[in-house]
Parts: sequence; C-alpha cells; structure tokens
Amino acid sequence: MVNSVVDRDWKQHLRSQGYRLTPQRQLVIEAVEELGHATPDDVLRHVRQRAHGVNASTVYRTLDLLERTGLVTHAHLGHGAPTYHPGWSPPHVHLVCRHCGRIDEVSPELATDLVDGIRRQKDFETDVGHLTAFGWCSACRTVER
Amino acid sequence: MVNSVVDRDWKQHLRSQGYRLTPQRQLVIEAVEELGHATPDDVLRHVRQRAHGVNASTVYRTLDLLERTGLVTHAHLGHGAPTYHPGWSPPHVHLVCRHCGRIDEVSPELATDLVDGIRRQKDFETDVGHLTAFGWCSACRTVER
DNA sequence: TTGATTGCAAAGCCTTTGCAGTTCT
DNA sequence: AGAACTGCAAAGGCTTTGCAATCAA
Repeated sequence: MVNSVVDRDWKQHLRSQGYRLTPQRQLVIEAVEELGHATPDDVLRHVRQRAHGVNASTVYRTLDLLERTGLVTHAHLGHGAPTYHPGWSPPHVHLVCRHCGRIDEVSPELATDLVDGIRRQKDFETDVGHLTAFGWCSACRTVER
Repeated sequence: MVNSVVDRDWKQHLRSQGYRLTPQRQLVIEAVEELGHATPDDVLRHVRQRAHGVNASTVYRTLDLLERTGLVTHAHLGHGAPTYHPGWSPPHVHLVCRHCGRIDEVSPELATDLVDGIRRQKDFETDVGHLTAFGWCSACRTVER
C-alpha cells in the first residue's frame, strides 16, 4: 500500500522545502496513507487515536501544507468536506454513490476520450485525478428504485 | 434561453404537487433561469435587486423545494457553494478552471465511453449531468505556467 | 537561539432550524 | 379557516485566523 520510495523520502522532501518535521505532521501523513479517502475530520479522529491533544487547526494547516508540497491531494466528492489521498497514489476517477455514499475508483484511462474531446472542443486541460462521477452503485440500484 | 413549455407549466407543476405559488418562488426560479450557474448567494443577490426583504433561508428552502420537484438541479463545482441550473436545461458536463474559476460546459456525449466503461467495470450508473472536470482553461494556461 | 509550528479561542462562511406571524387557496 | 410559507434570529457544521507559547533544527 505504501510506496517505499516516497515513504523513505517524504521527511527529506519536507525538509528540502524548508519545512520542519513534527510529530503532528508525521501522524497526519500516516493517517492519509492508511485511510485512503479521508476528510480532515477523519484524519483528526485517526490521529487522536494515537496521540492526544492534536488540534483540528493543525490538521487543516498540515493537509494544506502537504498538498502544497505534493505529498497529498484532495478531491471534492459532494456537498461535504473534501477528501485527501496520498499524492503518489496513481490518479484515478472517483465514483460517488448518491445513495450509500460509498466511494470507488476506476482507471483514468477510461476517460481518455472525454479528456481528448474536452481539449479539442474547449482547449481545456482536464486534471484526470479530480474527475468525479456521481451516480448509483449496483448494490443501491438493486435495493431501491 | 427559456424553455417555453416549462415556462408555461411550472406554476401548474408546483400546484399539482401541492405547493404554493409565491412571489419569492417566482423570483428564485427567474434568477436560476437568468443566471445560469448560480450559487444560493448569487440567487439571493439577484432576487434582492428586484424585491426587498427576501430572506436567505427562503432562498435555500426554495432551491431545495424546486430541486425536489425537478425544476432545478444542482452540481458541486469545487470547494464552495453548489451551483443551480434550470432542471430542464439539457444535461452537460461541467468544466471548472482551477485558476480563474470560470465554468464551461460540454456535451455529455463526449463522456459516453467513460460512462460505459464505468458501467462495465463497476456496474455503476453515472449521472452524466453531474460529471465535473477540474482543470485549466486555455486563457489561464497561456498566461501562467 | 530563532524562526517555524502548534494549541487555543474566536471568528467566518455557508446552511439549517424553530417559531411566530403572514399569506395563498 | 387552515395549511403552506416567510422572516427572523439562533444554532450548526466546517474551516480559517490571530496570537502567545512551544519546539525542531
């Protein structure tokens, strides 16, 4: 699950950009790695299971910083809070079920035609890793409607 | 810009579902029609240019009701507030520029392969009208980076 | 040592809710 | 008349900010 190269290097990665390595930052990075698609609140709760007294604003500031340095990315998956993933996880298209809220992923290759078409028609460069499809998963479709 | 059939019928549409026709609702519908991609706040400001004393909570409640009855739809286009469009406007894929925030649209036909692929791989039914692509528009790409 | 970082508390958006008064039908 | 609807004010999520204390390097 963990990319070993990045795992070895992220401390250095932060330092090389002039940032410090704090226990809080370490915990936040670990949380993002382990949780997969985590909201700031998910991260906060996860971090607090391992260390006491970590503050919400620290989590927000840290996620922000990690994103600026490329260690994490976020996507907007609906009304609520954004979700964060490790920055080195391969880009993927998100699938969000309208009914159960479950999040799934597919390869961005499926979106090749769409991305090309958008570029041709609008000269717009799509960030495939932030493409989000809302809809209904198979489980929810068989239960209701 | 306005679909005449719906325009003629939306009053009846509301009444038939047991809802009332109020000046506020009329103003909100008009605002959504005229604004295109409007946040609740956009709608509120537009409405207040025409009538005084309209309250924010009324706008929220009205947008909610209009959405439940199918007269408007909303999409999540980033961190901020959702944006509302007329429910009868043809579904479209949204393009959101990361830099200038401008919103554009393309035909959902471009997403046919993606939608099919998602259905095949995950048995997931995509709501094409809520497909959002984040990226960079041509204007912003030529200016910076 | 010293500038980056944190915790805390307060404030800021955006949105929802309860309620009493108003209005549509 | 009676139910639907509105305005108002308060509260609720999520996030940001200012500041003094703390800590990594």
